[in-house]
Amino acid sequence: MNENIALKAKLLDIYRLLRTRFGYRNWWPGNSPFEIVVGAVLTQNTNWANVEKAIQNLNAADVLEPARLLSLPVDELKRLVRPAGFYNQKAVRLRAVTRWWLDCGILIAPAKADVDALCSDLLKIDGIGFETADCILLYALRLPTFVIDAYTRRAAARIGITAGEMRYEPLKRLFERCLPCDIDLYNDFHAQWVALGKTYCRKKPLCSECPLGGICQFAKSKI
DNA sequence: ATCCGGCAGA
DNA sequence: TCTGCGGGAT
Repeated sequence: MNENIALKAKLLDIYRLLRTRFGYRNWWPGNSPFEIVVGAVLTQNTNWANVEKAIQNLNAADVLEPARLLSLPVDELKRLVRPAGFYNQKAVRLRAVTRWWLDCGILIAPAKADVDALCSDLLKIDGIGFETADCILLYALRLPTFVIDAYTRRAAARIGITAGEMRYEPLKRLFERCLPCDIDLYNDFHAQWVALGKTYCRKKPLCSECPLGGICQFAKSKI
């Protein structure tokens, strides 16, 4: 209980420090909710620059819309998303999640949807795991769920928030318990973790420049 | 060479 | 837990 309060304060402190360093991240890039869904699949273990090339291809082919994407032969879809890598699986995954998107009728009343129920539906789709599901829920549907990724787990462990790298769901629930349920905070905090992981808290960390140097166990242990 | 805003199957 | 998937940028 006491520890929980300290953790709450520490998390908000971390967010403040990251936000000061990186600025508001304005996530998720994309011109429509459906484009965000597509990007969430395409970016699986893939550099965002390559995802943008694939999305450009889809735009140029005028299939960045659910019905038109589904009307495209799967081999043609594979060709378009090729720059994003894993294109054989991703083309299939895009079709599956697009079918879900059309079936769900979610666009009408996303605010009323039950987040955990929707998440369960998404997880049934082959190729949609925890992170992709949460990205779709948070960034495309603007529903309150905290997205975890490899950067977040690594940084949280190094900072000393967690003892070692936690699994996806426990870490997600920890953040959701310790932070105010605020969609905009969830949105930007995840983006800040990514910025931290790409810039400082890499595999080979750059602790000397890190904005969290003052509160990070790992940084302190190196002095 | 290495790494990427994961996931599924074994 | 380990491995295949994969093009593209550094």
